[in-house]
Amino acid sequence: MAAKKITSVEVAKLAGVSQSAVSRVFTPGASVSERKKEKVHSAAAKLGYRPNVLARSLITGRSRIIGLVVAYLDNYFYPEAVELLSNALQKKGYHVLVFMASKTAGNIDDVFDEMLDYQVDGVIAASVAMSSELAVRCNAAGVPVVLFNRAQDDERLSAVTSDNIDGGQKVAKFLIAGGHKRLGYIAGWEGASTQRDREVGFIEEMKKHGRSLFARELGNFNTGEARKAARKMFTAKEIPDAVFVANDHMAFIAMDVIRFELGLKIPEQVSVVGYDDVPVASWPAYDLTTVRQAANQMVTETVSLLLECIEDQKTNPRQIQIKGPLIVRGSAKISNK
Amino acid sequence: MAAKKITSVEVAKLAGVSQSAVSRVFTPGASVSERKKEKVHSAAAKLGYRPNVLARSLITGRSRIIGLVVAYLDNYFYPEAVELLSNALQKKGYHVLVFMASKTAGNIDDVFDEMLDYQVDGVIAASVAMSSELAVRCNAAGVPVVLFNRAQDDERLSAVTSDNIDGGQKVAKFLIAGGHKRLGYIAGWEGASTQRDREVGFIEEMKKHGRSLFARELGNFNTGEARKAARKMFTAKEIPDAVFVANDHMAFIAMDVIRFELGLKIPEQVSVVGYDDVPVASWPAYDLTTVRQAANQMVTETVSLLLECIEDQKTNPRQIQIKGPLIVRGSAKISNK
DNA sequence: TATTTTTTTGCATACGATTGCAATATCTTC
DNA sequence: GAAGATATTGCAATCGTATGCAAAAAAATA
Repeated sequence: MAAKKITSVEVAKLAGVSQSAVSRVFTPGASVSERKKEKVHSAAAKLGYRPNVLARSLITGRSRIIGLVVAYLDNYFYPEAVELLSNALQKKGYHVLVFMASKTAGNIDDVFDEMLDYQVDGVIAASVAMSSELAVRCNAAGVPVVLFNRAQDDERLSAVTSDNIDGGQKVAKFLIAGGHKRLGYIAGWEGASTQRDREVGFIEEMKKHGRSLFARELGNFNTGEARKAARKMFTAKEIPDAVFVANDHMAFIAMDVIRFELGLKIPEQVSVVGYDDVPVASWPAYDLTTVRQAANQMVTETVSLLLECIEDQKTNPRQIQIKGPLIVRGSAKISNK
Repeated sequence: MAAKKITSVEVAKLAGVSQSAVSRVFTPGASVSERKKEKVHSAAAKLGYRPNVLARSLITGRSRIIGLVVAYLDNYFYPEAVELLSNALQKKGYHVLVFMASKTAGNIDDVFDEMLDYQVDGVIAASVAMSSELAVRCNAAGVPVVLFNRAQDDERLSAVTSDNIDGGQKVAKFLIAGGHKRLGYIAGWEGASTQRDREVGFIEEMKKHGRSLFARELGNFNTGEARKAARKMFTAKEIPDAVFVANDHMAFIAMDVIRFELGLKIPEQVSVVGYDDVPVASWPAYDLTTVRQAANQMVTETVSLLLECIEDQKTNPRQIQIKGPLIVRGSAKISNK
């Protein structure tokens, strides 16, 4: 039942070579003759031998494990990102060890310590709340980090985000061109750079057109608070005729409030624009106009940046921003008349 | 920059004790005097020492790593499950290493081999396609496996699912009680036990009431095929007045086709019932009547079963089924008149 | 063929922990 | 205070692999 573990020593014995020879056969770039290589390979195949990654990591100092810190998966941008990240790393011979950073599961220190316990080669932080502090500590410990979808002002931290300022600007431009007069904004968690930049871009672009924000509420990237924010904004005496919501998840909630609780028509009475372009945004029930975050491109950049840092420890940190298009759908009207 | 790694030897030196003493302090249940324990702890704290999990695993034979095999995350039941699983295991001192089993990323053998390379202590398979074959191979290798949301007829494999037959029956009972006359079914991938059992329960219960299936299409748990299936079913000469869709994800797609492509009213002309109760199901835009899978309960059972198997290798495999309630919402009418 | 250069090979050690065993220290008990 | 029982401690081996080094083999050169 409990299959015996095959080690390189046994393979060596069967192949009639030394243990080091076996090791070399499985180490790319080591010096072994063709003949030995074949003998070892066939012996290994016969016994079903594969090198023990953990034992190897002990001596090489690399575990080929990447710590992925995630906070909450109810934003549907993350599942997709996790899938793509894991796949991309898998192709490079790395694997993803998941660390949940929920409020319940302890604080940053615990997560950080646990990651180091596993000797992770690098860290990808997609967690809203703790990315900055975590990144600082990882840096201090010499473990490369890339922030995913989360930036810091600190130039020493690598980060991959969409170009959130640009995205915010596109939304403002689009809504103004559509003839909207009273623009509202439902904000995400204010500690997040994504939130801040989206809002900055949105407001700056409005200013260029001599406009200012008509209403603003705080949704905190959170289902319950977003619902309250939408209710407050759209039960006021005068309501916006367009609202930009800081991510799709909250935009869906806002749409539900606007249409089903308050009986307003989208887009006739209110236009709604989101950010992320998660799959649900394209479903007809929402048909949400939104700024696309190119998850696959973000993932590609994240992985290549991280691996570069791992393989060459003196790689300089970089901040990468990826522009995404505004995807125009039915939740916002295009022309006023 | 690259912080030096602290080992137990250095702690021992600082504390003025032997290296084994340090090890014992960090090994629960080992024999150490109070005085030494304190000395070691303070030395360890001063140096920031933590035991290397990988080195430990080499000698103990346990890595405290659980392999999680997932196929596709576009069914929103999985992100939630992954989050809960990871959290629950984290609490028990284990961590989750993710293995994507997408079509692109190679076949079962690759995934299986890679998992063994990392010396995983156990495996949770939530992948539709490969769970059975994978489970057989893990069993042969002596690595405990629990299938999550996926059962096999093979009694030797542990599995945790919702009680899908019961769920199917509940749906039939509910739709019949609601006065529906022409019941349709959109099936999931037929290799999946979840699909099979939901259909079996649904049809058996209908038979008890002297009814039979009015229409059936195959959606394969897949966005594109589900859309086609819905179109076909609801553009026929005579259409069902109620449809049970094998999971929520496909149910949403069916609803979109029914309402927005074909202009039919839900629930007045067609009632729709799904399975899973993912968060989106409760959103007013869908307001989907569905059978709840108690993800947290399923996760609890999965984790405790798996850990039991790991800690006591001669634990017998079990199949656990968890009943879930039918959550009645607005997508299905309750009474015919 | 003899010599030099290059490639292959095995030996032995190291990585950072755990653990059986024997030695030592501490505690009981008389 | 001595003898026996018990609790601590350190030594040394071990887990499975990688790798520097020197010896051996093969290839290249003269």
